[in-house]
Amino acid sequence: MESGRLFFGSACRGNMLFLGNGDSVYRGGSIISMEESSKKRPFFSSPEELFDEEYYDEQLPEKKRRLTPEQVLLLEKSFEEENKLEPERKTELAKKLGLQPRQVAVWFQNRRARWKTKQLERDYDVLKSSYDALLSKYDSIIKDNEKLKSEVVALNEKLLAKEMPGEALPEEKAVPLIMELAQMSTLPFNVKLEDRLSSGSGGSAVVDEDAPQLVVDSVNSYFSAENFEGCLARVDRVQSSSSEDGSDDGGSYFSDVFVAPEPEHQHHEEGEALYWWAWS
DNA sequence: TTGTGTTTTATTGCCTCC
DNA sequence: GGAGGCAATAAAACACAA
Repeated sequence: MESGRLFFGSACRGNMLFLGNGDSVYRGGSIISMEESSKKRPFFSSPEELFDEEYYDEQLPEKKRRLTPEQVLLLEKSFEEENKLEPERKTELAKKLGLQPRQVAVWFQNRRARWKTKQLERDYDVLKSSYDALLSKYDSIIKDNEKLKSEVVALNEKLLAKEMPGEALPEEKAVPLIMELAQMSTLPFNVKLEDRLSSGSGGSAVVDEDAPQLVVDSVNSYFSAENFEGCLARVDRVQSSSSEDGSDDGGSYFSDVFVAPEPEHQHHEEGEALYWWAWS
């Protein structure tokens, strides 16, 4: 058991027995009469009353005594400075407040516990909002992905129906066709790819401003350079607001175009992610 | 007035550190 | 082994709705 405990008399757990002769009770370092102690101080008194030591001393409950606002204020200040209590500071505070050092120590202990609880609540709030933001971002990426997938499927169907009904399309014919269809499409792939491809890096990308467009983080999104290694073109950024020069503070449209060195073309899916390959 | 929920003060037991 | 910290808990003090 911790030494220096039982300031208020021996106690069975949760049942305090106060030192005294029956007519008096130990209170914050002094003995008062039961008669006096039976007068109760209302919790919310006027500030004058609350800070009036004399008034407070006369309104003593027989058992636990609440600290005065003055005492609490000083303790709070001290806690703000340092939430641990060195023996010296404890004694000093106790003297200043007219409390037992043990009471000061207990107050700090309980205060630390309250602080910890509040901190946990704050941490929870931060984590939760972070989680919610991530979840919403994730949902939107999933939706975009689904949209892109269905667009690819639609394009493939058109391709096959147009060129070779009932047959697979040779790759050398598929590429120009996909480009053509992409231009006709109203979905996010409606980019004039040849603008980029024919003029090299200096060419200007053209975006259909009326069409629904996607915004993809070119750095953090799935659509990163690694995933587009060997690609003919990467749709780096498409957005709903029109942009004259194809660039804004968030980056430029199609700023990264990968010219494919590979001699083939394919449409390739891996898990939830969609790859778009084109071989020349 | 009374029942109930919350806050505050304090104890107990265990653990760690020196 | 003593001192101090912490978690769990008790119980008084208090707020508040019915």
